[in-house]
Order: sequence, then structure tokens, then C-alpha cells
Amino acid sequence: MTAPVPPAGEERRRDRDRTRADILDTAAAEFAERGFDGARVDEIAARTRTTKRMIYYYFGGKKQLYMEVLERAYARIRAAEQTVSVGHLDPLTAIRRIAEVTFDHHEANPDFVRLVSTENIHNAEHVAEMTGLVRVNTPAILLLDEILARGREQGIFRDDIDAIDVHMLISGFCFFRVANRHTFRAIFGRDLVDPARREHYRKMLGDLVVDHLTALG
Amino acid sequence: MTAPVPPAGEERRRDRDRTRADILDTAAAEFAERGFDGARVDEIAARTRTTKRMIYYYFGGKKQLYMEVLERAYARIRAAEQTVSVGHLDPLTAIRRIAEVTFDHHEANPDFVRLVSTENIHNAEHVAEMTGLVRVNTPAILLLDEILARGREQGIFRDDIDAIDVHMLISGFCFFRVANRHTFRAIFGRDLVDPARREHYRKMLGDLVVDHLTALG
Amino acid sequence: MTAPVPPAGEERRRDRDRTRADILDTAAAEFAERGFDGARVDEIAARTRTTKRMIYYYFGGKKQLYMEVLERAYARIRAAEQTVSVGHLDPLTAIRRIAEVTFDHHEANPDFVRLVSTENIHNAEHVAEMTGLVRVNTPAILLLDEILARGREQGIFRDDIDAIDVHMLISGFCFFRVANRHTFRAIFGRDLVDPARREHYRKMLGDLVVDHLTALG
Amino acid sequence: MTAPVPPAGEERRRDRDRTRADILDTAAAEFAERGFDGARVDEIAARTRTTKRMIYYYFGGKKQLYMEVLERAYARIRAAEQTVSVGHLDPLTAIRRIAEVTFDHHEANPDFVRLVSTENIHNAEHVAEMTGLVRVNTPAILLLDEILARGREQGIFRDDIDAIDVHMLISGFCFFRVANRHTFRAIFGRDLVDPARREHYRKMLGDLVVDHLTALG
DNA sequence: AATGAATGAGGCTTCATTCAT
DNA sequence: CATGAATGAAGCCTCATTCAT
Repeated sequence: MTAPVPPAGEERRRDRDRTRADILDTAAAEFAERGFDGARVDEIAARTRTTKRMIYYYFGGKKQLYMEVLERAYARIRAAEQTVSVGHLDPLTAIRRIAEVTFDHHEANPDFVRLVSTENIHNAEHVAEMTGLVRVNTPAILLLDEILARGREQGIFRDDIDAIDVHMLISGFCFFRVANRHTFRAIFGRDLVDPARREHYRKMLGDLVVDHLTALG
Repeated sequence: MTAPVPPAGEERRRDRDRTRADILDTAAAEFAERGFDGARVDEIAARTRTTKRMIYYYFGGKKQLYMEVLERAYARIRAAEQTVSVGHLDPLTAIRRIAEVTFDHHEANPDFVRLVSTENIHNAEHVAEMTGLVRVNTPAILLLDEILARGREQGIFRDDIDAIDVHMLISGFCFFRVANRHTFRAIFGRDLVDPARREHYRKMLGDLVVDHLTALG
Repeated sequence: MTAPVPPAGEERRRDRDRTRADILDTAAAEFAERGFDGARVDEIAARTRTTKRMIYYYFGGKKQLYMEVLERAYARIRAAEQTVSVGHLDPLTAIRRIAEVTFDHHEANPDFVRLVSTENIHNAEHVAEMTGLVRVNTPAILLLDEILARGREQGIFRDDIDAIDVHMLISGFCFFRVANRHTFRAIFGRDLVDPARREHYRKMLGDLVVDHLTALG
Repeated sequence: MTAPVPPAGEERRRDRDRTRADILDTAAAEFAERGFDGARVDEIAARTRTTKRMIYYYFGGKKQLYMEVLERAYARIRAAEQTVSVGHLDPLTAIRRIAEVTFDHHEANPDFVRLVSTENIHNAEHVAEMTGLVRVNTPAILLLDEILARGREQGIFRDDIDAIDVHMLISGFCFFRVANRHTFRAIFGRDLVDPARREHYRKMLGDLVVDHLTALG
């Protein structure tokens, strides 16, 4: 009875979503590559399957496009964090695991790092407008909080460092290594992202955090 | 009534230097505030005692002006580092002192931090062209190197971390705290540069470095 | 529970008419508010129960929509004029009555005034295409003509002023008061449409016409 | 001793002024022809000796250009009015003279009329921003005021009509005749600006004002 | 009869830079 | 040594309209 009529609506929606995603991917690359002001809407359009007009049709403008790119980038890093389950690990191992995941994600997503750098040059004015980012990011803190609490209960962690401090320490290390890679290399002659040194820095970060947390304070 | 005959050559040179310095100061603020692409030559000129034409006259263009700004910013931070004399201090105290000086300089010079962020968005292409920067920056590494060597001799420092790693660790911490202040605050609700938390982070950095260097590795 | 079977044809037609009327009302407001070039098809659609696509479906385009709006506006003002019956009045009273009706209609329909202003900026090119407008407007002149004739017969009206001149005089007064209200107020500080001055101007117009028509010429 | 050096500065200024005037003239024509929203910056530029860029250099933007056009148009009509000296004329003749001057100026400057129509479509928002227009326009009222006062003293003018009312009456007549010329012609078949009818309307206006002012009220 | 998605053409504006003296 | 005037190229965005079902 029900003829296999092409599900026009759905197919269109899929097209629409694909086009949007295409634009978002391209825009993410362009914004990461050149920053907000350096990025060109024409260039994004040219690297896309569609036309410049579609950017305005789907996103409204350069700024809104940038904001969706940024929001998606944050969502992804937090999603990656959520995949690690550390509930069953002892505090030391758990904290090391989190450091490693963060390290890996920054390394794998230099564009995310560059977007965040760009956003800070703009004083986080766009992020400030994104209600929802707080919600998306708090799980990361809650997780650390729980691990730190367990560590303190066991008497192995100092107690003058809170979850946000640990997050800053880990993120700062990972972020700087990727974000400042270029000036660092130009000035000190060392490529912080050289694969040959990857394990060294990955371990260094874990040690660093553990050494500090387990020190006497 | 009788005006003193102007000692033409010298006074002109002084004028020239003053104008250049005026432009450089203004440009530093503008580039730090908005990044390279966001900065406007017109805006720099407007905030200056002179005219836009002079920027081209003295510097050649936006890019060259930016490069001089950047070069001066690096020279200043390294000069600050050179003022500390740690030769007479024991390795632990010396390394703590260096961390503090770096911490203080980043805090006091957020514009430097923003310029370096901007430069990294541009893949350090300008810094790469600045041949003198390596020379200006190596003393910082040499100093650390000497301290680390002393510490290792005394058997109190681990030996799998070199001077550049320590520099990265210290700079990364100080840099992130200032550079990512805005997104961090928007997302986690904590102002990393809040004066009330200044001592906490300053001590945290020192502990961090020392805890790690003195751990067993 | 049992929905009444829709009398398809008629109901559809009614739907159609309602949608058309909805669009026309909204478009009238938008064109009056912003002029032809300032009006936005998107905006009209947004203020409507239907979608932009329907505007093209029912009217063909912006220009045709504008023309229907204009035609309807003219039809309405002339219809209002037809409601007054002055055949039984003496010429003086009749002419005063017509002046008042015109005055009232302009005051009550500033949108009509603005549409006509807009149309004149376009050199009445649309009105010129509207073949029916002449027919719809001649009764107004014929009416005046008849009154003037009676007045002249009675020896109370001068004879160097014809019906079209009187119409121009009355319309001009009423039109200017509404159309140029804004510049007049900005420049001379007087709101010509202030309710407190309404009777003054309404009487002034009647006097004006009568004084002139009954003068010796 | 003083060589006839070309007065560079002055010459340049003259060039500048000529270019500005060229743009203003062209813009006045374009804005009058098509209204604010219908006018095209590109079109103005094309009809000019210079380029589109110069419009932004000299005026800042479309809106500012429009405002300067409008301001100049008002200044000109008031300047024309100031050229008539009516102090020595008896009130009746004086008021007739003013009506004629106004009539002539509207006829000679249809662009002024169209600009004012356009401005009213925009609710006089630009005129409202022009401080100074009030000052430029009040002399016209003061002049009328003085004539009306003299007429009343002599017992020949009614006293329920003030200077602003008279100005409205005269302007309204002149303005409508030019502004609504096109719709009027399309609908009633009469060209109000036909030279053959010029004297008729010019006299009609004078009579109208005088008949009304000298009526018993 | 009705509609959501798409779009080519053109709009206004801004930028770093150079010209001409 | 210094400068006011000028500008080509490119930027972001909006418009009325049509496509494809």
C-alpha cells in the first residue's frame, strides 16, 4: 500500500546538514589558519562545495559562523574527555590518564588550539556570548574534583590545589606546546611537537602533575 | 627673543627617535589588542602624534612595523631576565627565582603575551625572519643550563629534563595564565589573573618546577 | 469527532482571498513605511501568516504587489468620497463638506499619503500602467464640477477656477499637512497633525476654499 | 625675491572643493531621482569625475552624503527667499511677493521637492539630526511674521492665522504642484507644471492667500 | 495549489598603500 | 625631511527571485 515514495523531506534535510557540515569544516580550518580577522569569507566559500551565499543563508554571517565553529570545537574536546572512564582507577593513575587524554587531544587538534588562541585575542567575547559552554565544560572539572577528593582521602594528594588549578596546569602545558610551537622553534630551535619528543613530553606532563600533587605542599 | 640656533642634526635625530618610539608604542598596543589582521594602520596613526604617512615613511608598511614591535617586545623581556643575578644562589633557589621573574614579567606585560599569541597564529613567520632573536634569547637558556648543571652535580636534580624543557614548563605556565585568561574565565568562572590568587599561582609554579626537578624521575 | 467535509472549492477560494488580503495589508504597511525601494519582500513575508513564496505565487513579484497595494489604496479613498452625498446641499456647504471629507480621509490614512509620495518619486510609472485608476477617480472631479456649476449659476463662485483646480487645492492642503509633517516639525517645530490643531486646520481649509471661490477673481 | 611659486595648498583645496561639489551635484540628482534607498552609490560615482572611493573619502558614506545634499538644498531655498526685500512693500504686495518667490523656487527646483518628499518617507530622521536647519529656516518665518503684524495693524488681515500657517499654505500649494505632478497627471490628465498653466497657478496662489488673509475670518 | 531550499547579482564599505608636492 | 590627498583592490553582506518537488 505504502509506495516507496522518496522521503523528500528527509533527504533534503540530509543535504542541508551535509552542506552545513561542509561549510563548518572548511571554516574551522580557515579560522584556525588565519584567525578571525585574517579569515576570508570568500576563501571559505571557495574551499566549499557551495557558494558564499550559502554561508549567509545557513549561518547569517562571518561572526555567527565563527561562533558555531568554536562551539563545535569545544564540544568535541569535552566529548573526548568523557570517553575516558577513570572511576575504577586509583587517583594517581586516573590523573595521569586525564593528563594523557588532554595531551593527545591537543596534539591531535591543533586547530582547536589555534581557535582558542584567536578567541583570546578577542577577549573571549564570542565565548562569553555562548551560554551553554559552561555546561559543556563543567564535567571536566567535576571529574577532576572527584579524583582529587579520593586522593586526598587516601592521604596521597596535597590539598592546596583544586580541580580548576589542576585543569589549568594540564591544559596550559598541552596548550602551550601546540600553540607556541612556532615561536618556540624559531627562537630556541626546538620543535615541541616533534614526534621524536612526543613520549618525553607526554611522560613529563604526567610526572609533573603527580610530582606536584604528591609533594608535601 | 633670540631663539637658540637649533643644533640641526642632533635635534632632528632626536625628533625622529621620539616619533618612531611614539609610533612603536601605539602600534604595540594596537597589535596586542587586535592581532595583526585586526589592527588598523589608520587607528595606529590616529592614536599617534604624527600621521599615517609617517608610518610608511619610517617603517615601510604594516608588516615591518609589526616586526619592529615584536622584536622590541622580545628584547625587553630578555633584558628583564638578564637583570636577575642568580649565580650566587643555590640551584633550587635560583630556579625558583627565575620562575618568579618570568611569572612577574608575563603578568606585567600582557601585551607581550598577546603579541606572541598573534605571532603564533601566523606560524611565527615574522619571528623566523628576525635573525637577531635567537641571539637575544639564548642567554635565558644558558642561564638555566648552568643552574641545572649545578643541581645535577649536587645530585638534587633529575637529569632527564634539559634547560629548554624547564624554560618551556615555566613559560607555558606563565603564558597560559595570561593568554587564555579570557576563555578560562568565561568557561570555568575563574579569573587566573585575579590579584587575590596571584601569590597562590606564583608559589604553585615554583613548587611545581622544584617538585618535578627534584623527584626521582 | 467527525470533521465536516470541507466544501473544497469555496473554502479554498476563501482561504486564497484571506491570504491575499493578509499579504496586501502587510505590504501596504511596509511600502508606506519604507517606500518601494526601502520595503523588503522578506520583511513583508515575515509579518504575514504565509511565506515569501506565496507572495510570488499570488502576485508575481514585488512590483506587482506594490501595484495592487496602490490600486487598492486609491479605490478606498474614492469609495470614501462617494459615500458623501452633497447633491442636496447648497454649493458653499457642499464644497466645504468635500473639503472636510478629504481632510478627514488624509488624516485617517497617512499610509495612503505615503504611498502616493512614494509613487511620485517613481514618476507615477506604476499608476500610469494602472488603466482603471482614471475611471475610479473621475467621479470626484465630476462631483466638484457639478457643485461649481451650481455656484456659478447662483453668481456666488468665480469662474476662473475649475474642478480640477479646486481638487488640487484641497488635496494639496490635506496632503502636505500629512506628507510633510515630519520635515515641517523638525524645521519649524510645529506638528501639523497635532490633534489640538486639527479643528483649526480643518476650518482653515474650508475658509480658504470658500474665500477664494467667492472672491471677485 | 619671492618667486611666483604655485600656491600649491590653495590649488589643492580648490581641486578638493571642486571634486566635492561635483559629487554633491551628482548625488543630489541621483537621490532626487530615485530616493535614498533607490539611489546607488555606484551610479553616483559613475556619473562623477572621480571614483566611488572618493565618496567615502569625502563624505564617509551614503547617508552622510545624502545629508549634505539635503542640507545644501535647504540652504539654497532659504537663500533665495532672503534675496527678496519686502520691507518697503505694503503687506498685501509683500505677501504676494513671497508667494511668488516660493512658487518660482519650487518650480525651478523640482529636485529639492523630491528630496524633501524622500526625507519625509524617512520620517525626517536625517533632518532631525541636522542641527542648524532650524536656524537656517527661521528667517522665513520671521519675515512672514513681520508682514502679518503690519497687516493686522492696518486692520486688513485676519488674526487667526499665524506666520507658520501662512508658510504651510504657500509651501503646501507649491510643493504639491511639483511633488504630486506625476500621479495627478496620470489620474486627472492635467500636468500641473505645464508652462501654459504657470501664470494661472502663480496668480491663483497669490489670490488664495490674499483672499483668505483679508476675509473676515 | 503550495512550499522549503537555494541563489546570482549587486549593494555598501574598508583596507593598506602610493602620489605629488 | 615631511605631508595632505588620493586610490585600486578587496571585504562582508543583502536583495528579489527561482528551483525542485
